[in-house]
Amino acid sequence: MARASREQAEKHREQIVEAASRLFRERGLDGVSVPDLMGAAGLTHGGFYGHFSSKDALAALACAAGFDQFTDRIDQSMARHSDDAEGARQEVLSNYLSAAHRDNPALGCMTAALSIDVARSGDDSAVRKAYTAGVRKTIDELARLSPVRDDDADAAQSDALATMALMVGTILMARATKGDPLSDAIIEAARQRLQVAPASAVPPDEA
Amino acid sequence: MARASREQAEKHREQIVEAASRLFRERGLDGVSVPDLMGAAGLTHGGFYGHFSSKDALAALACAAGFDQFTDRIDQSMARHSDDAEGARQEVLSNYLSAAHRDNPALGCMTAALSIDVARSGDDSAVRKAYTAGVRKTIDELARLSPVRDDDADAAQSDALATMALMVGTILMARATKGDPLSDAIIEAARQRLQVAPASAVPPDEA
DNA sequence: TGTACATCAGTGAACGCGCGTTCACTGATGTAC
DNA sequence: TGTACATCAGTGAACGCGCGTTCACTGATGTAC
Repeated sequence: MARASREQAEKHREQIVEAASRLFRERGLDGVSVPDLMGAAGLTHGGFYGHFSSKDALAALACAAGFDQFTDRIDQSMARHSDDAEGARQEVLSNYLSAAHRDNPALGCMTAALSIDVARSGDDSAVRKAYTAGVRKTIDELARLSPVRDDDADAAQSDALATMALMVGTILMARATKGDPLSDAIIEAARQRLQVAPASAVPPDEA
Repeated sequence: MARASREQAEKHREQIVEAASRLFRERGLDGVSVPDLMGAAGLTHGGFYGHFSSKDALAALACAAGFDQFTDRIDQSMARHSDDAEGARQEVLSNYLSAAHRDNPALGCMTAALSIDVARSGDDSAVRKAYTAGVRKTIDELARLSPVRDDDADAAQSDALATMALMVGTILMARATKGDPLSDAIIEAARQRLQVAPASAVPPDEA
């Protein structure tokens, strides 16, 4: 394959970003090489810099894509429960605080997947900017699900921040202790704390 | 320096574990090289395998040491407030949920520093075992600070698990968004949620 | 206590390896006529 | 529509680099007499 059509090249670019979004969540920013990323679209590594200016630039695109995927899913839950804020909240939290989400980082929460990698990256790296924007967007979505009264936006935001920190910490600790009884216990404790029905009493969406 | 005395060699070993505990928290398991670790004790890299069987073996020792440091600090707080469980709880949480802790990972919580690295490490890596043991130990300490009634050990354990997940998630998100107003907001929201006095109204210990 | 020698903590060069990035090249795609 | 040629998406070898680990060696420490 010496030259692909423009349409085909654009498709390749999308495939790379898509795969990067999954692979980075699964293995971290340093756990995926440029050959890995290109290979996921059936290409060889040399063409990478025709699509992206650097690995960090792709990481930022992949990070943004992952956050979009996640907030889209929240939107879908909200649409499905248009007159029932508590039902939407239950669905979102129940999907998040689950063994399925723990066991599938590739399609899961970007914040849980990359927070440490981003914390260790440079102060003005592209991926850091994308991450911060994504967290802000996610917080705004969660605030709309917040059970605190709608007339107090600050309280809803504060509630969403603390709730998200608990969600993220739960998944991270559950992943790191996977295989030990502690792992399930952490998820169950978080569900209790957030008043989500135990186990999978709510019909599960994917992850 | 061709050969050090046994006493000196033991001191070197301790220095390496000590430094590893700090460096791994600061930069992650893959962010510190064997030359870095030996250099921290004033040595060259070649002698590493005279002290440890592998980098993973050292990571496990360093991880355990970091957890011990952390639970010791909780013990000290409890001793200082021997008749005042709520005072001890306030001190521990206030130190944890702080800008100082966010900005000093090297001396901070091992769980927050290594959870993603451990989640990505092999199922039976030495560092994973040390991590899980450390989390269990930390949970037990936190359960003793729990405000839930003492006659219900399960409730105290569940409370400690959810509280720790919130603490860990808060520090991770605050670190990843450092430099953005969100970072301080996350810490403040977690303090509110856990009913810890805002800012540093409680006299701060180090980190 | 003094001497001879074995031990072994630490050195530094070397190993094979994979990384991110560059670049000369290929040949189908896209375009000008 | 057909031909000639410029463009450029993708290839694969090569770059310099740092990694974890190994190993022959050095020479002070520790020990046996």
